[in-house]
Amino acid sequence: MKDAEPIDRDTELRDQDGLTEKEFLGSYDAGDYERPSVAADMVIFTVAGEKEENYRRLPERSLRVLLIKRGAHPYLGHWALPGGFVRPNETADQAAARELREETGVDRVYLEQLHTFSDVGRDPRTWVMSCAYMALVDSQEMSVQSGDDADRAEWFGLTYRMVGESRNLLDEGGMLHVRRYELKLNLAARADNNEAADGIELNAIIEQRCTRTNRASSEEYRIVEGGGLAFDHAKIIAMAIERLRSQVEKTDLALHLMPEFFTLTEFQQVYEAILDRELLKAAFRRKAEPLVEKTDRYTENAGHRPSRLYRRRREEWGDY
Amino acid sequence: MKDAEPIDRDTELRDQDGLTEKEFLGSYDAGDYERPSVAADMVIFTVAGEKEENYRRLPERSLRVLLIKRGAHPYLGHWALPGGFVRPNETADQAAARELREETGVDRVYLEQLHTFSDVGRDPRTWVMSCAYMALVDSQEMSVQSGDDADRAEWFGLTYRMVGESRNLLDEGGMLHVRRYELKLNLAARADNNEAADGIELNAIIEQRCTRTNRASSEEYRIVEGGGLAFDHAKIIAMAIERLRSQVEKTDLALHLMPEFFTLTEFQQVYEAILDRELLKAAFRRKAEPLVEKTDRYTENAGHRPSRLYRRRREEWGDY
DNA sequence: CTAATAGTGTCTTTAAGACAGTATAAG
DNA sequence: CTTATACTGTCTTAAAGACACTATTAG
Repeated sequence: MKDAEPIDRDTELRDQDGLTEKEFLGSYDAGDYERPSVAADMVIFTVAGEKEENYRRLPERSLRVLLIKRGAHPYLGHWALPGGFVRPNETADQAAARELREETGVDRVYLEQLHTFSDVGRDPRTWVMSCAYMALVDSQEMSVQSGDDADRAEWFGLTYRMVGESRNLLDEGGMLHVRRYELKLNLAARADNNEAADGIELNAIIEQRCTRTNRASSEEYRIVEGGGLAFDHAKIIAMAIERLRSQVEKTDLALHLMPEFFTLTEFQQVYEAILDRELLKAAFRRKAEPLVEKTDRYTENAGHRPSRLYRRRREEWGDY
Repeated sequence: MKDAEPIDRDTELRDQDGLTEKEFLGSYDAGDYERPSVAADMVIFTVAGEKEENYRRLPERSLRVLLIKRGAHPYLGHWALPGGFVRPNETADQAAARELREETGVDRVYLEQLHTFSDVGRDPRTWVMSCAYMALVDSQEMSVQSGDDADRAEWFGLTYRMVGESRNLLDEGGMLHVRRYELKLNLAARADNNEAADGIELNAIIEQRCTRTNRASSEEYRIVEGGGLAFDHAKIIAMAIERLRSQVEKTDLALHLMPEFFTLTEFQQVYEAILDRELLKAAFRRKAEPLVEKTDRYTENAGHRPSRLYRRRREEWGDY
C-alpha cells in the first residue's frame, strides 16, 4: 500500500528488551498464535426482468442473487455464496474483486464491504471468518459460467419480508425487540436445462434481535431456519439486502444496476424490486431527475407511447 | 453459536473422493494455507465538557477518542487504538467487548462493527487484518487506568474537517473525486501530571478517493500523513467519525453517550460536538422530543432559568 | 379505437430552517 | 437589574405524498 509512513518511524528507539524496531522485527515469530482463515464471500445482486407474453405490457423485474451449488464438503450439494480465501499478498477487497471476476466475468462493478462474520463454529472444517461483500452488476453485462452440476452457478430470485415482530421488556429496564424475516430464494424451472430442470425454492428464516438495556445496545442476527443454504449464508444475504435497501434509499447506488441507456420507468422498477414496494411515479421522477441526463433516444415498438432514454449524469457522480 | 443447522446436513452424501462429510472433516488439514492474524481494534468515543470559569455559562463539550501510547514494537512510543487479537474460541464482537472492558472498565455499551482493514503491509510484523469497532461510552461512567508512561491511555479531543476537494474527469468518461480531511487529536497540558505534562497534538491528513467509471465505483481511504499515529489507525479513526456522524443524523445513537438524566441542551451539545456544527434549538427539540421522556427533575444553581431533566424514552428504543 | 405506458401539473401534507419573543434563576 | 440559559410560537421554505389529467404509440 502507498500509505505514507509516519516520519518518526524506524528511529533507534529501544524497547524493554533493549531492541530497536529492526531488531525486534527480525526476531519476531509470526507462528506463535493460532490464526483464522479469512474468506471473502460475495453477495452479488442484479435486477432482471422476465419475458412478457403481452406485447404492450412491460416485463416485471425482480431482484436476484448469484448462488453456487457446492461440489465439495462441507455442505456438499447446498447452495452457497461465491467466495474464496484471502491470500497473503492481497487485500480482502482484492480477493473479493478476484472472486467476482472468476465467477461472473465482470470486472469493474460496484463493490462494498458489508460485515465480517466470525461466529464460532460457522465453518465445520476449522476457524474461518468471512469478510462479506456486496456487488451490484448490470444483468445485461454478465455471463455466468453455469458449468456442470457441481459448482453450478445460478441467479436466484429473492424476496425478503418481515413476518413477525415482538417487543419484551426486560428485568433491568431494557427491552428486547425481535424482528423475524423470511428470505425466499427461488429458481424457476427451465425447459432448456437437461436435468434438474425443476424449480428450486430455498426458504430461510432470520431473526434480528435488538437488545437495549441501560446504556448498552446490541443487535444480533440469528438463523432460525437455514433453508438449505450453506454455512451462515442466510444471515449474510439478509444483512446484504438490508444494506442494499438503505443505500438505495439514501444514495444513487441503483445507477450501478442500470445499462448505459434506460428509461425512467425501468429505473423506477429497479427501485421497486429492491425496496419491495411501489413508488409514486411523479415523486420518483422528481428524485431521479438530478441523477440522470436526457438523451435524444427513445424506445420503439412498444405498443404505446415511446419512452425517452436516459443515462447516468456524470457531473453528479460521487456525491453521496 | 445457536444457529440452527439446516435439516439436510450430515447425510451420507459422498463427494468426488467418495467421502461423507464426517470422513472429509476427519481428514481435513487446517494447516494447508497461510493465515492472517485478526485483531479487533476499538475506536472508543465519548463527549465530555471542560470546567467553565464563569459560574453561569455552560461548559463546552467536545468529542474525544481513547488512545494508548504503545510500549512495545512496532510503533513503540506512538499513539494507537486499543485492541488485541481475536482468540480461537470467541467472535470478533466478543474480542472487541473484552478489549473494551480491559481498557475502560465499562461493560455494557454501544458497540458496532465498522470495517475490516486488510492492506498489505499495514503491520510490519506479519500479516494482520484489523476488524475495527466503534464504541460509545458515557464519559461519567468510565475510569481509564492511565498506568505508567508506556501503555498509558488518554482521552484525546478530536476534530475532523474537510480541508480540500478536487474532481477530475478521467479518460474513459469516469471521474475521480478526492476529498482531503484533517484529523486533529489533542491532549491538553495538565498540571497534575508528573512528567510529560505538555500538551500533545497529533495531526493526520487522510484522503478519500472516489473513482467512478462506467459501471464501476470504488472508494478508497489513503493516509497522506500519519501524524504520529501507529499503523493505519488514522484511517480507522477517520472512517469511525464518518460512520458516527451519519449514524447520529439518522438514528438515536447519541442517546448512548448520555447519562441517565440530562437536559435537552446537553443532548444538543452532544450532537453539535459530533457533527462539528451548530444546530437550531427549536428544530433540534422537535426532533429530540420523541426520543426522550420528561422527568420532574430540574437542574439547580445555574445562575439562570433551571432546565428540565429528561431521560431516554423506553418505548421508542430499538426503532432505528 | 383500444390498451397500454409516458409524462406533467398541482394540491395537500409534513418536515426543516429561521428567528423572535417570553420565562426564570443566582448573584 | 443583569446575565445567562430555557422554552415556545409562528412564519417561511422545501420536500414528499397523492392523484388526476394529457400524450402517444402498435395493432
